[in-house]
Amino acid sequence: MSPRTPSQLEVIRQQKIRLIYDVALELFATHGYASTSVSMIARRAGISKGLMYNYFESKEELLRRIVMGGFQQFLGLLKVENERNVKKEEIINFIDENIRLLKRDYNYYKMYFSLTFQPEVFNLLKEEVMQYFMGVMNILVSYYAKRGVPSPLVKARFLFAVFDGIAVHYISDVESFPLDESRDLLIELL
Amino acid sequence: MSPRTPSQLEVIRQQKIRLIYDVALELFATHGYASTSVSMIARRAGISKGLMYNYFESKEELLRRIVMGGFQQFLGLLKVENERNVKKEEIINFIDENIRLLKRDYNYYKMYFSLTFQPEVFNLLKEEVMQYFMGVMNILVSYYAKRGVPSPLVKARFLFAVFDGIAVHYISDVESFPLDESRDLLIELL
Amino acid sequence: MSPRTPSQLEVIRQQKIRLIYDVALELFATHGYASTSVSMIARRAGISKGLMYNYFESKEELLRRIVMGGFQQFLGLLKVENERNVKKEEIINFIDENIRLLKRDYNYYKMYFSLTFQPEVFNLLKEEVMQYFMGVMNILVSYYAKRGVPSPLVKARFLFAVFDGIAVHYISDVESFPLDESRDLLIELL
Amino acid sequence: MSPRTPSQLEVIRQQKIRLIYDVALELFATHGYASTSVSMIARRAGISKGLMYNYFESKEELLRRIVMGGFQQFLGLLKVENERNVKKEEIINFIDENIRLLKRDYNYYKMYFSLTFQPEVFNLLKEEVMQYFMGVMNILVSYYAKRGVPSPLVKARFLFAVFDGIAVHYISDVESFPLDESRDLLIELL
DNA sequence: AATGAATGAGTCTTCATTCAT
DNA sequence: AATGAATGAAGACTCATTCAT
Repeated sequence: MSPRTPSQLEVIRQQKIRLIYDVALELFATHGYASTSVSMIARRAGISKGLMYNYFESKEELLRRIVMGGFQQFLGLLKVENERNVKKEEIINFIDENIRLLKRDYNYYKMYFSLTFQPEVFNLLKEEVMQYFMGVMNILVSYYAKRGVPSPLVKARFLFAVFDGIAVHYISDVESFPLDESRDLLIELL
Repeated sequence: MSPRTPSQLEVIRQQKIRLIYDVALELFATHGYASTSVSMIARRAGISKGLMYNYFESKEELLRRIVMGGFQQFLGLLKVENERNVKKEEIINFIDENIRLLKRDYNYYKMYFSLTFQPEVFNLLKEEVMQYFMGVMNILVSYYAKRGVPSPLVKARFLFAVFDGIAVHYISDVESFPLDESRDLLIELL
Repeated sequence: MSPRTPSQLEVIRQQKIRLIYDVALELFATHGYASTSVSMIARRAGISKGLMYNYFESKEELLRRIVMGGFQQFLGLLKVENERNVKKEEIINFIDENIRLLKRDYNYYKMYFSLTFQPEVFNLLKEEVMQYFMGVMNILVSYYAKRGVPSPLVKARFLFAVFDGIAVHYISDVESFPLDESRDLLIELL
Repeated sequence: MSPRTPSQLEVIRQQKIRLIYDVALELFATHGYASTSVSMIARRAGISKGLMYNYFESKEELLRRIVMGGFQQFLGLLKVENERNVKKEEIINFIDENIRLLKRDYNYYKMYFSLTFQPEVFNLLKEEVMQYFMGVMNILVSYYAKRGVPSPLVKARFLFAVFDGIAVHYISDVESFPLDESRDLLIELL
């Protein structure tokens, strides 16, 4: 019998990668990175430990790929029409997109916040996080500066913190946290 | 040297317990619970691993005692004169006390938040967390209800989330997060 | 394309076997048998791991075949015209042939000596090694006995040891070991 | 009960270190470094795997300590009264001391030679080996130069190779290799 | 003839915990 | 009260080998 074609193999590989990726994301989110063993990931994915290493160089690389993969989405949200003149609708839209991702990629947020508090691991991601952080700050500061707010930087950091507070409370209690209402209250703060 | 009296021994015991407690808190905060080994704690405290087990049943119990110990302080902040008629000054005072603890017990907060994202560990504390959470909510809901706010529960949860957002951003960037200004903006939201 | 004829297939087979054989020899020599993985061999040979198992039953069999293959050459050097009357020229010729092989099949020697010090692996080859060893000894002992040397066996073993000493130092430092001069000094010892 | 005194502990530690050291040396010598697992060492030493790591940072450090420990002896043999005027007796004495060590520390030699052929591992020791090699060469070259030998360097390298050849054949066949007679033949070469 | 995804036993290493002293 | 040697289960990772295609 002839070997599988390259495209067949590629399909198999992508499926497996996706599978491992999803399982790992969920486990990292619920148990934390350090407390999630490669064995757990393999068991939950229904594969052998060895196979994970066919697709990911190490547990750490798996984490990095997951975090970076998710980050792309967030970086994508940062676009504004004119950096010098950020419109309120753009901010609102940015918030709403974030809320949408928060609902959809609930696990990703959970994992992301949990990493925030594990300095050793977090250092792996520092650069990207900084990039995103600066992107958000630029937009917000520009927005408040244009409107003559006395301390645009303070206001910007406050707003960012408020958003993350909402996110943290939401992912800690998805069932009953009033996310949409909180979003409205957040918009009022702009 | 004459043998020590029982009370002297008790003093020594308490000092050692405090020492272990402090060292462990700092390490849990900076490295995370899972990444802090008992050996590290013993080494940093200048004692043997065995001694730690004289005072604490296990690493997990050590964590539990640390978290619980810190919690007492927060529960102490919940007092209001009249539950039915919460005054604005009381809320402000409550916030300020929290800010004070946030500055002082920075490590505790850091550790606490990191646990928030590790359900297994967090479950150990669920009851106490719930108790505190309900206490805060009662006060805030009562406050807003009295003032005729349409959705006091929503407003209360929002406010709580905002506070935690500030806390999270502060402990992630103690150097430059504008904590006091954020406190003022928070007060304005009341 | 028309299907290949059986003999064409056989040529392909032989080429692949040779390829694997050569790559493996080099890797075994430079990294050691235990530290050379089948994956490395396959990658360097530009084939799949599976294919290697089409031609060689196992990594161990691959080693055995390599060692045995090389051995044939040495056994071929053992011929003398008359076992009872070994001439000096024949010994010199034998030494020179060995030197020639040492230069040419440098990797083989390197691998061979490294195996010498791993009894488990070496046991696989014991019989052949013994056969060669006895062949060399027979010739040398006969040579020295005929010349009335008091302890021909001792002299023979010494000479063999000297040759291997030269070989070992040569393969440990190909760049600067004075192989040809050492050969001359060795001849003087005869 | 009071804890063991520091000196009691030191005795325990030294015994265990010695035990692990000896077992590891023997196993490295007979199976090779790569093929000797930490489990094997622990099993043969009658201890747990974990304990090995109380005394040695890693398998590699264990190897390094063993090799370096043995090396001290060899470096100790290099002393000559006057580097400019090396006496024949000194060379003979040096050879005899080496022969003595070869007999006594048979395993060490075996391990040493096996490492010689595992480049990855050998690199760890390169510096020390070089130091020893240069020491030996200095003495031999000086010896031959003083005596007006045409190519003292060649003669020195040859002699060194001869000694190692004897060593290699001896450790490959302790039972019947004529070590003492070979020593005499070696002396004749001086 | 040829592929490489997949496995699982085995590797080195760490660490919470126990226990004799 | 105090020590640290000792354990063993578990962790991340590797690799010879198999097998469906």
